[in-house]
Amino acid sequence: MIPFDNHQPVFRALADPTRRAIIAMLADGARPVGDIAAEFDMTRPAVAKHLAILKEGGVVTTEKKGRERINRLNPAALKSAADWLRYFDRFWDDRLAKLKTEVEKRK
Amino acid sequence: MIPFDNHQPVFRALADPTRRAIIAMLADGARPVGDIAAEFDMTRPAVAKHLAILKEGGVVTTEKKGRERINRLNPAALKSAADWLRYFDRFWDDRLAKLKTEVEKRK
DNA sequence: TTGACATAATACCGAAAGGTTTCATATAAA
DNA sequence: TTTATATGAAACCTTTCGGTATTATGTCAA
Repeated sequence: MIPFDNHQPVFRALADPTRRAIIAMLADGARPVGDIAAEFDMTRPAVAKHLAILKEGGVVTTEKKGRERINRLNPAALKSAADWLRYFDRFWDDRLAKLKTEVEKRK
Repeated sequence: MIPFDNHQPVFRALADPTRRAIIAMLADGARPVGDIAAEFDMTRPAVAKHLAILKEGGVVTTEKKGRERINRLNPAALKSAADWLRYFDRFWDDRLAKLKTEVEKRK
C-alpha cells in the first residue's frame, strides 16, 4: 500500500528551520506572536507569516484572548506526518530483517 | 531537551510532493532516472533535480551500473526525521495523560 | 476619549524552487 | 566504427518563499 499524499500542508510547514524552532518553542507552552518573535532575529510580521503557514498545516491553532492571539501547538497534526514516515521505517526494518536472514544462511 | 536542528536537508527533501512520490516509488525497488521520470508528467531533467535534492538529504543513493545510474532508497535517512517528529508525539501523549489525570481528579 | 499596545494586512524586494529546452558525454549495440 | 541510448550539465524562465517596511485595526488603560 502506497501511502496517499494529502500531507503537503504539514510537510510544507516542517520544511523551514524557523518553523521547526517555533514548533519546539510552543511545545513548552502556548504564546502570542510578539512573544515568539522576540526570540528570533527577525521582525514580527515574518514570524506571523511562519505562524500562518503552520496554521495551514494544522500544526498550530490560534485562540483570541483580549488583544492577544495565543498560538498553541497541535501535535496531532505532526503525528500524521510521523505516520507517513513510519511506513518507510518499517521498510527499513524489513530490509534489516532480510539482511539478517541472508547473513544467517551463509553461516 | 529541545531537539537540535540538523535536519534541514532531510525535511527539505520531504517538502515536495513529487519527491515524496519518488520515495514511495523507490520503496518498491531501485530504479534508474529515466525509468522514474516515465511515471511522471514531467521531463527527465526535472526528475533528476528532485533526485539530486533527495541525495543531498541522504534519502537516496546512486550506484553507477553501465550507462545507467540506479537510484536506491535509503530509509535510514527518513528515520532521523521520524525521530524528530516522534519527540512531539511524546508531548502529545504527555498532554493526554495530564488531561486524563485532571479529568479523574474532578470525579 | 485619548493614548498606548498587540496584532493584522498590504506592498514590495531579492533569492531560491521547480520547471523547460538545448547541448555534451559515456556506454552499449549493430 | 558508427549509431542509438541513458544520463549529466548549463542556461533560462516564472512562481513561490522568506524577509522587510509601512499602514490599518481592535482592545486595554488612564
